[in-house]
Amino acid sequence: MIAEVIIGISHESLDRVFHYIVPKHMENEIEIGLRVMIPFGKGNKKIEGFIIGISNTTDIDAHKLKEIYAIVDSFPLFDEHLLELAKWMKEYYGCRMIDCLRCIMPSSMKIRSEYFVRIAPKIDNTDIEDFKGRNKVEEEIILFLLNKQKYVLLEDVYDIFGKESSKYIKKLIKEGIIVQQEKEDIKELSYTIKYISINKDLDLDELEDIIELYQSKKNYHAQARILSLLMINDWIPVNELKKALQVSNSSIQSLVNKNIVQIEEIEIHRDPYSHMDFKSTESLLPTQEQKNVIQYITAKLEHSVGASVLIHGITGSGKTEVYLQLIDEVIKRGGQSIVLVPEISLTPQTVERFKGRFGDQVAVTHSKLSLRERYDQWKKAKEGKVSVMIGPRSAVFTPFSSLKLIILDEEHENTYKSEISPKFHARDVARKRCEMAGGVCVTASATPSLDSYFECEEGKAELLTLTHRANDSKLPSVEIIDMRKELELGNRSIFSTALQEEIEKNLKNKEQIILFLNRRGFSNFVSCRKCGYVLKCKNCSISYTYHAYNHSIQCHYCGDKMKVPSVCPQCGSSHIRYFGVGTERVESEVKKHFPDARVLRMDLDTAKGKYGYEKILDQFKSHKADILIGTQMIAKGHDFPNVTLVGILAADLTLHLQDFRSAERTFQLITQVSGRAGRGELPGRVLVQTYDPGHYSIETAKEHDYLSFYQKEIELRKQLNYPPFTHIFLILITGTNEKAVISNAYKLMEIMKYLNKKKKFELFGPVPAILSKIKNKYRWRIIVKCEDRDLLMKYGFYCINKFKSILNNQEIQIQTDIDPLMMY
DNA sequence: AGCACGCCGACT
DNA sequence: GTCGGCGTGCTC
Repeated sequence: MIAEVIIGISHESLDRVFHYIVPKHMENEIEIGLRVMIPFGKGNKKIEGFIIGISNTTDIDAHKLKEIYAIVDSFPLFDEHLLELAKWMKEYYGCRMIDCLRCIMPSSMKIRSEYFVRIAPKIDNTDIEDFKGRNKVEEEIILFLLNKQKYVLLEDVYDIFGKESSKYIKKLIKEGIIVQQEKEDIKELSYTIKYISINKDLDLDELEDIIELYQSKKNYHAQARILSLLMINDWIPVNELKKALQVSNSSIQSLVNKNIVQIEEIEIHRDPYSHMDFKSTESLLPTQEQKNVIQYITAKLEHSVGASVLIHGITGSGKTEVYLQLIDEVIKRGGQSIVLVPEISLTPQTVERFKGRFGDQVAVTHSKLSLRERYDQWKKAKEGKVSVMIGPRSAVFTPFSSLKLIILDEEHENTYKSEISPKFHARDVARKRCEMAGGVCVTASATPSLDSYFECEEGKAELLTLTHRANDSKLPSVEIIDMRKELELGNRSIFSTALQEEIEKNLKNKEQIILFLNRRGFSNFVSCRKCGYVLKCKNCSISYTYHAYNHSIQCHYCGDKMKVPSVCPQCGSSHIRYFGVGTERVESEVKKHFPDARVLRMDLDTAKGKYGYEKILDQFKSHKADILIGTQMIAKGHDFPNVTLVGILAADLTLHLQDFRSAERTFQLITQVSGRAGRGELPGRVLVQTYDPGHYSIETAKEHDYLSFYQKEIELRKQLNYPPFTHIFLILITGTNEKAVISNAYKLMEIMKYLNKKKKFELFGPVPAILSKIKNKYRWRIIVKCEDRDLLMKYGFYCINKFKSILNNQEIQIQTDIDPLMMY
């Protein structure tokens, strides 16, 4: 019997099937999705692999074949259906199979082999002289380990001497100066807790006698205390008992040996939300519009055809209620549903609504859960113990066996596209998965992405609309404020006169306010007044952002931090000033202008920690603050009924990025942020401050007119031949040597031009990426456009492979992104 | 990725 | 003449 195995190493040249002999004793156990340990390469190194097929024959020479060492887990990590999805992703995104497999299995599944090294015991300080005259790095490593005199984690050595030191370490191991030990750290998968309890055969009197006896004996006090505690509690986790009573293992063990207590291991599935109470909620009476949508999609569920539906529902139109009732229909039919949400809106409030309606039927994953917790949720889904999974994009791979519905909320969000390989878009994968499983894929947004809306026009998906707010509250009135005029009138503050007045009014009426600015920090660049020098991060091509709270400047890309220099590094003058505005600055301005207002700020800096932003949102929701200042984060589907005023401080920030989607993003942002106003009974007002009041994205957002925006924007995309009328293949060439990056980018372009004689493809570049340097790596990009996605991919990868075969340059790395959302 | 094989420079 | 540098090619 032969197993088809994918090797657990992500490398181009290993991106294919390897065949292994299944030993006789494994033949009954082997199946698709199992993880195995296999010998690989000349040294038969033990590595992990994944079974993706089983057969009886193979074309490979018999003498090359090796046997599988062992099966790692007691159950498969994926089934045939998800395997099919992974295969599709490999083709569709042009990435490696192993990366796709890692997507479809639980994220905790990775064997980490830990290596430890130490100086050979025979060597001591008297030998130091012998190592003089060696390679400098070797000498330093020897000295380092000589000082330690114990096993050190190899990773720690790399942290100090760099990964390049590995060749020296290997050499030293060969010479016997260093010895190495390997510890295979296979993650324990079944999570068990050891519980201790009193032997049921003993009756109470007997037990009391024993305790009394032990209390009187000199060395038995610990055992007596254990038994007293167990008298009150039926069973206690062993580690809690040890902590509570400060007793050692030996006292417990001796009680076990005497058969007075027993220890049982119980496998548990932890529920991260178990400590919370969820009020059960009844379904609301849907509006006529909601009813229509629900009925329409329910009819689709009946036919199980892999339909795709886009719901365009204005902010506050009660999309969540639609989801809840659809899920209810699916549960009634014995099916399962996945709800995808942008990570940021996975707050307890969201979870609450689902948990309240469906109780234990709901599982939730998100990045703040531990690997263990996420694994538990995965297992619950796998075993069919839940019917609904809520999570971010990775939840699209939830191993449900009778999946009927995937809902993608806020489908325009960029977080649905993965930034690492495979650079998949959860929308594409969700559609494909529904197509394969015969389920229905429902995407929804108040501001659908142009791509999705266009697909509806093309007939690839169906469009349903919700045009009324569920509680009949009105959409907020939006006013545009021309900041150029403010400047002419001598108002140099970050608040226009109108906004100041409105804030006053709201504070007086005890209604809440949201101020939105899409930039954190205090000011976004620091520069010298005298010579104009702008302080830039030395690793990235980004100007430093000034943070007032610790008087430092920070790079928002690599996180580099430093104190503000007192003199200009270029001309030595002391006229260093801060320009541009960030949320921190807004906060301090608000405090200056409205000293009595209670202010909260929510951005990456304040929303740190496990429940960082939830805390802030909770405080604001319970009206412990009057004004919430925030970035992107506050734009997502939160519901604050008492907010009646939203101020967008600089609507242009997203408008002038060098990206063809910047108008789309601006429209979405204004609409979404505006949607936070007037969700309760009181009407909402929105003030949009901008230096470009005539721009169509701002004007149409003012009128809440998605359709006009869409028509205008789609016309532009058509003229310029941008998506959705074409596909983009983006190539990013990176490396630490700037010259090598540039020259290789040009060489690649040469090849691409040469192979494009028929002019089927539009080629752009090479040019420096928008972020031309990140973490000391220079970045240049090439863009290829073509209407035919398949052809485009074939061409793109063919050119890259050709380039690599002619010029295999180790100094540069090539990354690709098909249908990118960001232009890099 | 990681390892062995193989071909050229500075040393005993 | 040899030790060891890293270029090249292969891994079921």
